[in-house]
Amino acid sequence: MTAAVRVRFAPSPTGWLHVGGARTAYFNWLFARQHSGVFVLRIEDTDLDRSSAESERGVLDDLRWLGLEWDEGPDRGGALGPYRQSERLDLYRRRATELLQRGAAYPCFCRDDELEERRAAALAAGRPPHYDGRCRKLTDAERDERRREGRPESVRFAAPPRDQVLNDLVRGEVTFPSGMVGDFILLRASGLPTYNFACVVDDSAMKISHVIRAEEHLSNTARQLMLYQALEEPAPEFAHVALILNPDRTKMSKRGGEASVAVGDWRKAGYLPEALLSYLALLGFHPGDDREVLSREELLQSFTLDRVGRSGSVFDAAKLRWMNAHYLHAMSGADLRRAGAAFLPEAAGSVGPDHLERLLEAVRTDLGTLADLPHALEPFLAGDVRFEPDARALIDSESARRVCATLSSEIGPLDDWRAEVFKSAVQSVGKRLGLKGRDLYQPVRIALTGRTHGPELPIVAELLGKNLCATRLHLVSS
RNA sequence: GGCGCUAUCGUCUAGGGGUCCAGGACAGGUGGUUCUCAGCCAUCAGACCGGGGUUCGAAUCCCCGUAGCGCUACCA
Repeated sequence: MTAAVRVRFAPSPTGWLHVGGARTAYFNWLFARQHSGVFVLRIEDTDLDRSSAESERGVLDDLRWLGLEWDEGPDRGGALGPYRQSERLDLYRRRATELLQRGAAYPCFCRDDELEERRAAALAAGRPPHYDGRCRKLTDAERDERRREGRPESVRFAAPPRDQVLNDLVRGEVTFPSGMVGDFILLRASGLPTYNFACVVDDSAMKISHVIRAEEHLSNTARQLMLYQALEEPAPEFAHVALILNPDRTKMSKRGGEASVAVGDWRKAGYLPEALLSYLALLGFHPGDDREVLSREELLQSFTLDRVGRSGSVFDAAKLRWMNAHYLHAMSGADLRRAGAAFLPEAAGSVGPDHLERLLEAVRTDLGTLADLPHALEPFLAGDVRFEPDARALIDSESARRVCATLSSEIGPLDDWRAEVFKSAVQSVGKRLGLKGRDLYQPVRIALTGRTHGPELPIVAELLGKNLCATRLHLVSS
């Protein structure tokens, strides 16, 4: 039988959740759910300077907002915790000691400035800027001497001269020639582990079966493979997903792109979590048919790692917006009211929930994001209406006055109108006034909405029936 | 510099030797929806990085270039 599937998402809390991270988390989540596996959330906070509790909260918040629940994590525990690397320091120390005793690692006493200098020299001489290994062959006496000198002491891995072959689930067989990696640090002088070491120790301690992560870690995998061997632990399967790119095709970051990299920014801008996730999933994954939008349920059906692309993808904010609008346009009034609660204008509170929901359904096709709500709703809520210049001019026109005056006088009997009835009524008004086409409809639209465009006719008819637009019409016709 | 990964319309991508004078989506153009914006519908335009092979036949396989990116940290 195949071993239990356990995957993890391992963000470092050094900022907010990146859209690339969100996609990685989503792929992991999908994979876990598909295989009835466990989705672990692990916080990689070994870089004390850059990590913060606030960032961790932010990342967790964003993940929750996206609806990517994890089964084990810092906030909910689990059998193989703790799930914060800063709380697992003993474990790293223990594993490092093991390696030290076995001769697979050695203490290193080189100082930062010395390393920097030698690295620069190596580069200048056209050699790989790897550690030169000078502390590797130190005798015990020499080590003690350096300790007496008070030099910083770190633990360095003695990289074996062996090729590493990775069978990546998305990229296929990848070979890393020996000599590509130098002896790298396992434990810093501060006692804190470095990424590659902590990652391997944790992934094996947490019994991770599949590591699904971004491609930037592909080369790191060579180091990690060595570590698994040295630690005598089985290596998990790996799947490296291509990066999300700026328009200039560099790795997506704050600099270099106009689109935001932070999930929280999209949230604040009125994007729906399901829209963001749908967009992100199809950035790199293709279902194999012509579907262009896949819900979480559909993805659960069709997602597979072998249909994840190998080349990077440029993040296209326009398409995300389209995706968001696509979801918005299909939402029920009730769902819109819930999702858009934070964006609703104050005046929406005075309308009553049922009515508000109908209004929301009426204007939903006007929405690109939830942030468009106030503007879309404005004409239907009490208060001043600001007419756009074009609208103003039309309202002031003679034909507008005539149409509106006539319609306004007929508001009473409009009670049960539906769309078709409304249309024919407007037409009959037009006929009576000798107006048609643009001359007729433009004034009507503007009268009803205060803008040069408005909601769908059906709801307008309903609203007219409720006299909701009476004031507006009156305002215009008087 | 070294190593690795990648390379189809502006963007996301389909394509895994012939069914491809390359399909879909976003963005763009045009038209329709009794006017306009949005929406919706229709429609147009738009690509196989270059060069060599292999093959009767290559976007698809191989090699070499080139380009981009990633890693090469006591960042992750």
